[in-house]
Amino acid sequence: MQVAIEKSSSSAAQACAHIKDKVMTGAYASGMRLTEEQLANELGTSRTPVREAMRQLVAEGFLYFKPNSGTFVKAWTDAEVREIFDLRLLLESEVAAEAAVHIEPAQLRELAALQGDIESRGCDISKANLARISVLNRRFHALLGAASRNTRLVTQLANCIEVPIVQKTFRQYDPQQLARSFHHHRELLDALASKDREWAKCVMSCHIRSAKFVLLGQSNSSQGDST
Amino acid sequence: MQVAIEKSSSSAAQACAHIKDKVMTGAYASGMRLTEEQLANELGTSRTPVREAMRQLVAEGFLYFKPNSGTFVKAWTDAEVREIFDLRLLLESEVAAEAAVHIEPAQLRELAALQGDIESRGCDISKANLARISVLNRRFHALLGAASRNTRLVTQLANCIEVPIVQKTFRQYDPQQLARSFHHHRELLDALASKDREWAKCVMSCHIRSAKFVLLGQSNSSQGDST
DNA sequence: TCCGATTTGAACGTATACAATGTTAACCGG
DNA sequence: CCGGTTAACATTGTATACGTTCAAATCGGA
Repeated sequence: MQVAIEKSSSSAAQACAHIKDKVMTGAYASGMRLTEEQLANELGTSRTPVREAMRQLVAEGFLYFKPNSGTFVKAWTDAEVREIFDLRLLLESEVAAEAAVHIEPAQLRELAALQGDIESRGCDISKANLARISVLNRRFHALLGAASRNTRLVTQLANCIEVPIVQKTFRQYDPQQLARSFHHHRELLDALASKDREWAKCVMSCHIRSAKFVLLGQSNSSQGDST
Repeated sequence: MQVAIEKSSSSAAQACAHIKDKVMTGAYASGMRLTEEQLANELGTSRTPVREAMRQLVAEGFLYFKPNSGTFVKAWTDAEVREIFDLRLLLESEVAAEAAVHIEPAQLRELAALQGDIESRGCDISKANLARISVLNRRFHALLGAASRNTRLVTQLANCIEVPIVQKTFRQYDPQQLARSFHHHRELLDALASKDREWAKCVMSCHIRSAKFVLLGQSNSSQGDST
């Protein structure tokens, strides 16, 4: 969960970032076994900091750990992905709602500017542009979190969306879905501007359900609906 | 977060349990500095497993860690406690709602039996009875989580309620508030039996808001209301 | 040929030693 | 007497060595 940590740039922190990156980009395949010694060699350190990094990433949900056996890259079942999206739905809708109540004009302007950037290349779904948008999009949601003024809520939410699966969403967008994403963000800006809690919540709910649909297709309704 | 861990009874796991217990019971005061060597002596092990346990507990939110400086028992501000309750409200209401949809007759009977146990000594607010109820109450909510059939949701919820603060709630109950708690549980059972998603959600919402009121008093409405 | 016990090795779990860093307190200069 | 600098100490950060456990491969017997 990485709450209340202030890691600077120790070997352990570097190892942590390294592994996380490799998992995110898919260099370490899902389910792959990671040995401490192998990573230690790769990073030019001893096993100790690597071990610490691995335990950290286990706690964050990136890796799976089996005592006396090994650490593996977490493999996600469809059911788990659905659960993650359900959770994200619950949390991020609330973030949007809180943001609507607490957002300040400056933050709203910043969000609008950011959205301008995001849309600057239109519905270009080239790999490069999607990667660019992915970064900006994360920033958009991060700003929204800041505006909500609920640290803990945002932290918990981060546990869901920092997971590899979610990052892959954009790669699967077609122009129409990308346009819908833009539309959602724009509508959210209006909802925030009018400080309409419920509107913001609904827009965000749609936004995430839509993303879930793209990733999981029709098998969308895992369980009951929420919110 | 402790997702996907299967620690058996290694030194590190023992250290983890030891520290957690000491923090829960208040033996390690809030804000107190914990040194690795001191704990290692206390447990009769080396620093290595202690260090691992500490990092684990930092991830779970029990401890606060400052690089190259030390690890401290996490101190909670009122604002943070409010945030935790807001989050618990969001998550546990959803758990109740999901449980209403998915619960099976056997689980419902088990819950009812458990509630019978909880109430067996009536509204006796002696320390011993409150401690007993506290344990059974946790079991009640755990069963509810199992019935919800959403592992991830339950895991995230555990991050909130496993925190020391929440465990102190019962100590502050008076007979009337205890009776209300019983009433909530009973009403929840009926809501679950009738598979009424919204009813279950509302009851749980009330249940937690009530607990929050006991712990924080009038300064209840931290931010907007949720759900 | 197949099953199971044994063996062997690779990886984790823990202990200990040393290096690096932050903190604290003493000392010096103003 | 006070503030700043420095040096010593305490504590964390990392490396390495050894013990332990699990898993897979091999060998023997049915």
